[in-house]
Amino acid sequence: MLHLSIDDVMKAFIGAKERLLLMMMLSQQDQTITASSYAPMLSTHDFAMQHATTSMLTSYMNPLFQVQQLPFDHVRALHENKIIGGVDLQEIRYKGTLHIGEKGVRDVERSVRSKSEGNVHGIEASSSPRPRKCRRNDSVKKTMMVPAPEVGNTEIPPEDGFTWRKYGQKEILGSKYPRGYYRCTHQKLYGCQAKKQVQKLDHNSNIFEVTYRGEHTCHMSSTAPSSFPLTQSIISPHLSPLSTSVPST
DNA sequence: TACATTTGACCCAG
DNA sequence: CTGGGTCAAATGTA
Repeated sequence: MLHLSIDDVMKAFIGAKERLLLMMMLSQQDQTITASSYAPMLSTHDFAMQHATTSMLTSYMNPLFQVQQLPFDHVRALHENKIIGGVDLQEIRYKGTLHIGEKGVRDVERSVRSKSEGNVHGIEASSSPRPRKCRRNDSVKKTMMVPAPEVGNTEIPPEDGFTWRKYGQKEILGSKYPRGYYRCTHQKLYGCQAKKQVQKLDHNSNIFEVTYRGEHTCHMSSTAPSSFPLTQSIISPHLSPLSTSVPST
């Protein structure tokens, strides 16, 4: 049995190797066209490649890990058409422009609140408003698709090598799942301004849309996390995390 | 006690 | 005016 299993494993890896080679060739063709291929972290395009490759490799271990298998033809389709999980990634990229004109629940809450503001139980409320903060965000923004962990808690996004502290969660109009807001745990200590937003895709709850903002300035600290993000070190070990990024849209 | 998460309120850019 | 980003008190956890 062991002998047969080893044979199966060998066949699986040989097959995977051949497919990887083919995909690398396809990828090289594409790189001449797509500048985003050089982004250090997973762009939507790279994600399709990465996810497809991972799925293909891990699919041979289905009995162990129950990983969803993607047929090779579909993998090609993913690569050429940027479709994943039946969802057009290019459409996802611009989904923020949808759902205009819907009225949120907050309006009602606000109108109720504004009527009672300044007078709480007959006593005048404090007249010292919060200091106004400039919220204009010129920091670079980078969005990527991250598959949810195949095992364990799929409600939380996979580890990226940094420690994050959640500071908010919000229902987003037209989105099925709430968006979580995280900032670097070391913000207080080292003034690290890195932030990220995590939200499940409407059409595929197994994929998180993760948006990174700002850069980690806590690398140099002796107590700050020293390891690079796992995904980063696998995908492009020569580049530092978030060292390059696309301008915010 | 210290740190993380939750969640309603606050604030602001578009 | 509105939706989304952030704040901060309350609460949870180790």
